[in-house]
Amino acid sequence: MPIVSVMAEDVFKALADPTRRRILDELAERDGQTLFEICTRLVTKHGLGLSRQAVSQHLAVLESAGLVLTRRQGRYKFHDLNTEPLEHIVTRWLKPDRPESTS
Amino acid sequence: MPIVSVMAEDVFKALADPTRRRILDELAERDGQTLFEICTRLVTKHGLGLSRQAVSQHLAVLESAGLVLTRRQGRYKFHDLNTEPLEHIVTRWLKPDRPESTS
DNA sequence: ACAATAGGCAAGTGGCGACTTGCCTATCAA
DNA sequence: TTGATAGGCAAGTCGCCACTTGCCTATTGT
Repeated sequence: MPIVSVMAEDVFKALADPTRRRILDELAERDGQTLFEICTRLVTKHGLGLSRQAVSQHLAVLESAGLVLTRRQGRYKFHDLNTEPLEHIVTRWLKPDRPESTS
Repeated sequence: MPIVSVMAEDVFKALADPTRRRILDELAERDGQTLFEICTRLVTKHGLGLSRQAVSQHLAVLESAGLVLTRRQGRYKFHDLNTEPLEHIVTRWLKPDRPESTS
């Protein structure tokens, strides 16, 4: 398990929003994008009309859920997808043993 | 795929609520429970204070998401867990091929 | 230094979702 | 038939969440 134990609550809430899932799709397709890159790609490719701050807040939610890792470099902040939290949340109901109810 | 194609949107939204995840835990532990059984178990075992209608509405959300299947028998309505929708939603980011963005 | 770029912070707004309340229908036992 | 049990329907309340708006800091190029 990771050092900062991310609650399953945060992961599920992060995945609840369709825009955040789009962002994960974008990062799955191309890792290491900046905020502005993600922003323009969401608008052009997916036709979503949202501001830069909206995407920034979505990224903050994804980061606190452990689904996105960030690395600063100068004035740029690159975002990487981290699928590790995804592998634990669903197996909770798929395998019949240990109903330990994490959240 | 199921006949009534359940949107991934519904599955994610259904999983966003902690009470609904508790209900899935309950059904994973014992299938075929009625509304009142689930209600009393949530109150006694998990200490949740919620009304019968609240649980009923949660079950409706889970059912429309395809995560819970129901069968009527007289005045009873039994609820069964269906993990089938869970197996598709996460693999969307786990495997790198086909970023077809279902929702 | 100055402007442009990349990003952050914080208050405010609107809408949706969780929950309650009240009443209604249906099935079963006496 | 009467009462009890199991569940459904609909309106209303309240809080949270997504999004905007405005302003601020930091880094880079000229």
